[in-house]
Amino acid sequence: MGAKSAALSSDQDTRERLLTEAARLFAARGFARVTVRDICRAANANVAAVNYHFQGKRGLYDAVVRMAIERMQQTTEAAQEAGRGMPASGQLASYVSVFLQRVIPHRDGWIHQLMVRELAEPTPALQLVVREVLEPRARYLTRIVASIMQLRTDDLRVQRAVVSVNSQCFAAIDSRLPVSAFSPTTPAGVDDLADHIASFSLGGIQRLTSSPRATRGTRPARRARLPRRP
Amino acid sequence: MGAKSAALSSDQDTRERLLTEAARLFAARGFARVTVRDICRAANANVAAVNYHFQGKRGLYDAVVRMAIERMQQTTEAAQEAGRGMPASGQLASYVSVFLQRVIPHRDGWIHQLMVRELAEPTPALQLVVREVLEPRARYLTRIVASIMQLRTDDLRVQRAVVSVNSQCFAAIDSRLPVSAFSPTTPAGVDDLADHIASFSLGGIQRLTSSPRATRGTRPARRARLPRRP
DNA sequence: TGGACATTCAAACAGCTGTTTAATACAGTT
DNA sequence: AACTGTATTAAACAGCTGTTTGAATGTCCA
Repeated sequence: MGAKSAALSSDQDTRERLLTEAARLFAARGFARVTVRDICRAANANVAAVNYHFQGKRGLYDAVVRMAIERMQQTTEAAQEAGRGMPASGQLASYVSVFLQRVIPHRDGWIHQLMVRELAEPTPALQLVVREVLEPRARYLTRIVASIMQLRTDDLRVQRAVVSVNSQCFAAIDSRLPVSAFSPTTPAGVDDLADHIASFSLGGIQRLTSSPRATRGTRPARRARLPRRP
Repeated sequence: MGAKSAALSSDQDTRERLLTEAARLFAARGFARVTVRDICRAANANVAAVNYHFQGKRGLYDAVVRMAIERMQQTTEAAQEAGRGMPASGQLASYVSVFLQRVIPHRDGWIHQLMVRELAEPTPALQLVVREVLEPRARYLTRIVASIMQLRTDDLRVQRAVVSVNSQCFAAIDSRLPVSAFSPTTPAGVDDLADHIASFSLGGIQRLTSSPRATRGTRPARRARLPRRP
C-alpha cells in the first residue's frame, strides 16, 4: 500500500478521515446540506478523494450508514445480554435501561442524528437499517411483551404494546425538540428515565392484559363523532 | 387586482396555486430537494413568481409552514372541545382519539410529513411551530395527566407521563416506517388504536401513581427541577 | 534502477441552483 | 386618451454542486 506511513496531516489515512468527518457532518446537517467540499476540507483531503475512495458522495454516505448499523447492532446485543436469565418484566426494564444508557449520553450522538435524518428523507440505505437493526430489536421486544402478556407474539395487542414501548424509547433519543422532561443529563437521570419508561410500560401492558377491551369504568362514552373538515 | 379573471390555467390565482403546490412538494421531498422551478412548473407559474409573491424560496416555505400551523391549531381546538365536561381519563382518551382520527387518514398528510422534515432539519420556522402548536397541546395534556395523578402540573412524574403519551401519538402519525401495527387503514382501526393508546397510557399512569417510588431504589424525588439545557 | 501501482492534487467541467432584470400585458382610474 | 400599479414573462446572472481529468506524487517489488 502506498500510504505516506507517518508525518503530515494525520496518522489515520485519508479514507478513514473522510469516513469520520462525513459521519459527523452528515449527522449534523443532513445529506443534502453537506457538500463534498465541506467533508474534504474537514478531513484535510482533496476534493477528488471522495470519488476515488467511495465512488461518489452517495457511496460515502452509504459507507457511513453501514458504520452506524454496526454500532447499533452492538447496542442491540448488549441490551439483550443484560437481561439474560431475568424474568420477562426484568428483561423489559433491562432492555430499556441499557438502550438509553448507551444511546443518550456519550458520543454515539451522531448515529441517531443520522437515523433521524434518514427517516426524514429515506435513501435505499434505510431499508438496510430496518432489516438489520430495527426489526431484530422489535422481534426481541415482542418476545418479551408476549411473554408478559401470555399471548402469542403475533397477537395485535402484543404488537401494539411493543410499539408503545418503542415509541417512548425513541422519544427519549430524539433531542430534536428542546422541550420534554425526557432529556436527562446525568447517568442517574438516564436511569430515572429508564425506570419511568419501564414502569409506565409495565403498567400499560398490565392494563391491556387485564381488560382486553375497554377502560375501567371511565369509558369515554361512545366516541363523539368528529365533525370538521374533510 | 389584475387577475385574468377566468379561463386559462386555473381558477385560483398564482399566489394560491404556488402555495398549494409548494405545500405538497415540500412535504413530499423536503425543502432542499425541491427546486423553485419544480414548484413553478407544478403551479403553471413563471420562475420569478415565487420571488415576486413570497420574496424567495424561504419566504414561500415559511408561508407553507404558517398554513400548516393554522390547520394544526384547529385540530388542537377540536381535540380539546371533544373532551369538554368529561372526567380527566375520558378527556385523555378523547384527546387521543380526535387527534388520531384527524391526523391519520385522508389528506392532512402533507402537514405532518412537513413537520417530520422540519424536525429533521429545523429552520427558524420550527420555533414557531413549537410555540404555537406543540407547547399548547403539551400544556393541555399536562393538565389532564396531573388531574388524573393528582399531582402538580410541574411534577416531573407528570411531565414524563405526558411525554410517554405524546410519543405514542407521534408514533401513530409517523408513516415513515413501513413496520408497525400502528398503521390502521379504516376509521374503525383508528378507533381501535386510539383505544389502545389511551388504555395503555392510563395503565401506565396508574402504575406511576400507585408506586411513587420507581421499581428500583431510585427516587422520583420531589419535583427535581427539570434539567434545562445550558 | 525502473516499471507498476496506489494515492494525491489543482484545475476544469457541465449542470443546476435561487435570484434579478427589463420588457410586457392588462385592469382600473382619471 | 394617458397614467398607475399589479402581475406575468423570457432571458440572463452569479454561484455553487458533484464529478472528471491528467499530471504529479510517493512506495513497493523485481
